[in-house]
Amino acid sequence: MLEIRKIRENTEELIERLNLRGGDFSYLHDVVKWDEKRRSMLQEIEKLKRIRNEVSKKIGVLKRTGKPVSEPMATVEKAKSQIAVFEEDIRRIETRIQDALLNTPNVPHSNIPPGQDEEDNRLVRSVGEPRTFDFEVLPHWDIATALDILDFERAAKIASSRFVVYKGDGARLERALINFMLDLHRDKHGYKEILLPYIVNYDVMVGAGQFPKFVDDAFKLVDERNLYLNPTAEVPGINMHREEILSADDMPISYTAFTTAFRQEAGSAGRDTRGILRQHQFNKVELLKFVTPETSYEENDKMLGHSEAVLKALGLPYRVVELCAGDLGFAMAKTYDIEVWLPSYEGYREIASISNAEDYQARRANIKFRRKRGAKPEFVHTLNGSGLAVGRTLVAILENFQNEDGTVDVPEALKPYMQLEKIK
RNA sequence: GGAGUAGUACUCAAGUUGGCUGAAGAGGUGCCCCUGCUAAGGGCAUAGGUCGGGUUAAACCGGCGCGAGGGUUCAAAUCCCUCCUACUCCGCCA
Repeated sequence: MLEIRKIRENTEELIERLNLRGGDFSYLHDVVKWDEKRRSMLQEIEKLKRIRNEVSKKIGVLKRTGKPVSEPMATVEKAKSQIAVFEEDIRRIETRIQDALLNTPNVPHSNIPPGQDEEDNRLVRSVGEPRTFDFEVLPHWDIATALDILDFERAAKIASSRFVVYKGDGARLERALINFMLDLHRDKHGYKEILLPYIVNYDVMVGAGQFPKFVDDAFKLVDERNLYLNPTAEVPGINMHREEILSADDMPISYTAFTTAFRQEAGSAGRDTRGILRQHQFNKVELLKFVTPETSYEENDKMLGHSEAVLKALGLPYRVVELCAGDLGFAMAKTYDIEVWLPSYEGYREIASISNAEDYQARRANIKFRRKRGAKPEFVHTLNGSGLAVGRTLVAILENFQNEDGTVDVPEALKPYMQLEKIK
């Protein structure tokens, strides 16, 4: 959430930068006007409440001494009825301001590339050479079906389309990847491993920036408690510390979490219908950090390195792009995507996303920190990154390490976890 | 699912015939004294958070605030309602 005070002070500049996302954010002018109105009404209300409090106190004293109280009681009565009128008005205007702010995305960082969609993303670097094949490469769903390690038909029977059953070495490869990634981030990169609930409540979705705007993307439970299936570990993860004031001594706080993510993929009908690139349910190892504002971009770059380390260890060719303003997620000020080379696709596909939300999520979830004892609390910056999307990593392994005879080599780093040289 | 108890500040905890308690007390924490050092002892300090006003910045003023949200009342931590959480017992269960 954006800070109303900042909007008030830099209205034009903020609108200009937000407009880079595509869209018209000039309604923030109205929000500023509503806020002015709100503050002047608030002052009236507070004046009246002060009268009410003071006179009420006096009534107590008068009563104890047996003096008449009908006159001061009339004063309070009058103040109260005025308060009620003002409060009705202020509630209405506060709702309007709140709605506008909750539906306004984060301001893109000043040096990110302009542009509308992924075409305008900026290439940061490419790492690793795509392998050349002297046979015809197969897409991962053909490889996996032939090896009988992924089963789409039975998954559809059990649930619906966009689900998959992993079998045999396929299931083992998924599990190996999860363990490998968690171990790497814990042992080499200093993250604390956490295992989170798969179900989250409405407020948590608001805190992470999913709601209210993207309710349709989530799976809602039929339950009077207003619960949803976790769409990504970022949501429960960032909310680990909601309504908390952290100590600067404990920061940065770094978590790595394996979760299963659930998404409606409502706007993606017809896209990536074959294979497991886009599923309603998928596994992901996530990286999360709570950092002080002045270190957040440095920490964000480190996190990018931690994600890249997974691909490097597995020997998968990839590239890093910096998202342009138009391609940026709702809550994020800056995002790097890591795209892995997929031979069947003859191109790079997203496998990880590493973002800095600055204080946007911290405001929504009310996560603060104190620099030292007695210091005024400030909002933290929150970072999140994939480390990596597990299903898509499995896809990349199947496709990049496929052999002409239909077998798939197990990457060196996974051999201890798979205890297997080759999937055949 | 049934029955019950509780939720006050960093922690523990007083406060329920509504007003003089924004909140006793203890611990903790910080600073100082004492002691050769440590321990023990003594002194002082320490009510946060948030919203609004105010200030160059503070100071300062006010609203809210005793799990959350409503209500009763001139006035609520104290009375009423709903919800959340924790704990205990029973039932069920991986």
